[in-house]
Amino acid sequence: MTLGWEDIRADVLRRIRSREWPPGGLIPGEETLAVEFGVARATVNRALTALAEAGVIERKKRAGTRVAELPVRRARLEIPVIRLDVLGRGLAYDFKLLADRMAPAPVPVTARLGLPEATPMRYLETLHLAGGRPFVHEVRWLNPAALPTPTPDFATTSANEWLVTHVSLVSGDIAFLAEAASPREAEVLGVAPGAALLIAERTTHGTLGPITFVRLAHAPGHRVAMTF
Amino acid sequence: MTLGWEDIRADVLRRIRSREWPPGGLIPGEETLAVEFGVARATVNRALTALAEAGVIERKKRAGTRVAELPVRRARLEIPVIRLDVLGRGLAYDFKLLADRMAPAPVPVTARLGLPEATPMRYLETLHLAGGRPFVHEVRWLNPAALPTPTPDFATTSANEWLVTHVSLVSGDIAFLAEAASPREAEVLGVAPGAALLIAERTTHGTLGPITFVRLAHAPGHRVAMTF
DNA sequence: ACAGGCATTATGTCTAGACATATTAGCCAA
DNA sequence: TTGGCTAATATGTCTAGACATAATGCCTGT
Repeated sequence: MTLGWEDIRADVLRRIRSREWPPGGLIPGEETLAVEFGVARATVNRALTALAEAGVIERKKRAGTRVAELPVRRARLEIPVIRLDVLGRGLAYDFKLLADRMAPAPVPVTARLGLPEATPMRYLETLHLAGGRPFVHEVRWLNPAALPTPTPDFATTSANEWLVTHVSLVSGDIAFLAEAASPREAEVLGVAPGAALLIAERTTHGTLGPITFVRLAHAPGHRVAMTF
Repeated sequence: MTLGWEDIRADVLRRIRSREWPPGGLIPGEETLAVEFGVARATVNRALTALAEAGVIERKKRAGTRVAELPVRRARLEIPVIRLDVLGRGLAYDFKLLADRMAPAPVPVTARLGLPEATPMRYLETLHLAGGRPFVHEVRWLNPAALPTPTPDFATTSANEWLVTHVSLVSGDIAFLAEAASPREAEVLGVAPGAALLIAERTTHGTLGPITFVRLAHAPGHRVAMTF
């Protein structure tokens, strides 16, 4: 019965939960634990590294390892490709490209991307359909300067899917908020104006600079679910 | 100039982005890469393990490592403790306990937690305040059977903070959605009935069974932000 | 043609030892 | 007291080699 790193992780976690090692307290060093468990230090290191990534402990060289004061609960969201999201619900997917033109980007967009005001950007407006019914209304501003050429015809390939496979996405952020449906959104999604919509706003940056700003307005009833 | 595992990870990622190794394609085995980079196989393994965790590649024993078809973008949400969230915005935090009683839980709650219908649970209703203004309206159902005794006085300690430090939280899920404010929510949050509210619903399970169901109704304008 | 079993192979994990690096505590001098 | 240097120390990473495990695909017998 030899222990693996997952056993070590489980046992350390158990001792933390049981308050044998209280929040904020130091836990024994890797060498000590290695002897205690009868494994190599590298194995203990693997276990503690995993716990640190999970936010349960905090590790610093020389200072040792201590139990996190308020164990931050992290949830992971796998940002779905809308087409696969729809197909995963057992519905037929389709989309309509409502607009595709160059236009000076409005201030909220340029500000978030860190671009000069009124930078000319490519404006894409798309309605995603699930089973023939409106699913998500997407408004996207693309920075042509940060894209490899040539860009494809977004009437056949969705911009999102082309981006994830062709552009080096380095970092970004996503925010969820609730807003009353604007007249335009109400019309396109087929809901009453003022209906509560779940909005996702996403900005993405790549190696060549800011890439895109997307605003997704979801049809009523949509839930974004994450597990932890 | 000896290479570390992060260098290997970066170079492998570069080759994937450049389509030298296309989506769905097999990449060379660890042994091969180790020779090519002039490092030990364990170092290559460390790099590839990290890329697999990030969703860029998929690894299977015997079958080898292949580039993910659609690189899933994962965002991490650090679920905030409301008090710290408020303080982090530079506002004074306070809360009012609006209700604390035992009651048979409604069906949507018991169903989500996997408990029998109308299980008696502890019902807590809390209004969180930021700078004196309503911030979040919290409705919580607690399963007393899954809690260590004694439970503290939730009028002084927030249930959320007591739970994260005293209960073995094993797993859970969180969902975001948008809903029109109910009359009760409108009254408590001081907004117009029907206003669009961002709702977070969370269920948590522990070693002793289902623990809690929480519904958070955020004041208008609230954003839940995540980075990736 | 087909099912079952087995050898092959790539990844997963572990060991023991080594060196690298960050950080702290203590010491000494201004 | 304060500032800065230094030595000690815990974690971070790497190596070379070994065995474990899970799939694959071939091989064989029916």
